[in-house]
Amino acid sequence: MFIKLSMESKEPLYSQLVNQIIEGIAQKELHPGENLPSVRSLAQDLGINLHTVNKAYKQLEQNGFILIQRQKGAFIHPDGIPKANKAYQEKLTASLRPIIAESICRGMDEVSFTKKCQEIFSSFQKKGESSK
Amino acid sequence: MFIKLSMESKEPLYSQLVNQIIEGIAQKELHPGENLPSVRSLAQDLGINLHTVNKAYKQLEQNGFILIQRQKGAFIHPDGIPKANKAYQEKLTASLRPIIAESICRGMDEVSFTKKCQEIFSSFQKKGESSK
DNA sequence: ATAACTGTTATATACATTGTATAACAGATG
DNA sequence: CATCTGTTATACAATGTATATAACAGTTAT
Repeated sequence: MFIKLSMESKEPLYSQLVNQIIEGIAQKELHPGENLPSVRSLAQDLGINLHTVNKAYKQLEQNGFILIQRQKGAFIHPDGIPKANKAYQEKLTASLRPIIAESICRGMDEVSFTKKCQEIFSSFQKKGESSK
Repeated sequence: MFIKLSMESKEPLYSQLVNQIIEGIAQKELHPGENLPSVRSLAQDLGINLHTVNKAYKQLEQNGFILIQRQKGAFIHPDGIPKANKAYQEKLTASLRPIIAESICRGMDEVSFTKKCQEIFSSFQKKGESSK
């Protein structure tokens, strides 16, 4: 598995897990329908409690990233991740606002900020994903 | 004062305070050298505890946004906010990565993401701040 | 001087979040 | 039948958030 947790980070373990799985999907290392490790095995691999993994899975399920079936385990959502809707757009704006505010305070302009975003976007396209 | 706190939000009160003051600086409603309310008066205005305000002020001071003088109170940093340095760039990348990852999962591309950022940037330029 | 105002420090308390530890349950699969 | 799923239920400890009081130490205004 490609997941690495930091015990020193201020970010909660379950949240690190959520983000790394989302990043895995964005990287296309995880594909729709693909099976995820069971809560117990992933917990053991990472050396953490199964409830912590379960909490992360629950949150991923709630947001449509994965599908959990009672006795089969968890899968990346076979139908793909729900597309950006209005509610998500608002959540996105709310999370970007304070970040952009601080950037402005520190003298960054739209250009350099946009450039940084593009760098990060690029880092998620490892494979040859040429636009058609 | 322009600060409005939400008691229902999951974001901690001190964090809401920090972000709104940063946004106030970005909006240029708060200018370098300008005096902020005392911890006690702001706490009373907002109906919260003075320690909560103090915690926000401390965090703002730590990040160079304000200056606290022992018996005079708090001011927006007279020398301006410290410009984006390498450490900040890394912090910025770390905070943008999970946001952008989710955007990609939800089918947003660089163009629409950039557009959203520009919208937010624009919302911080209320006054006639034409670039020279 | 005195009173009123600063931030600061110190306790104490209450509550929620995070994370762990165990245990048991219920359904599916081998 | 044993084993593997997720699920649920407790209990516990540590930490973070927020409040409530109180006192201290300097500054400023009266």
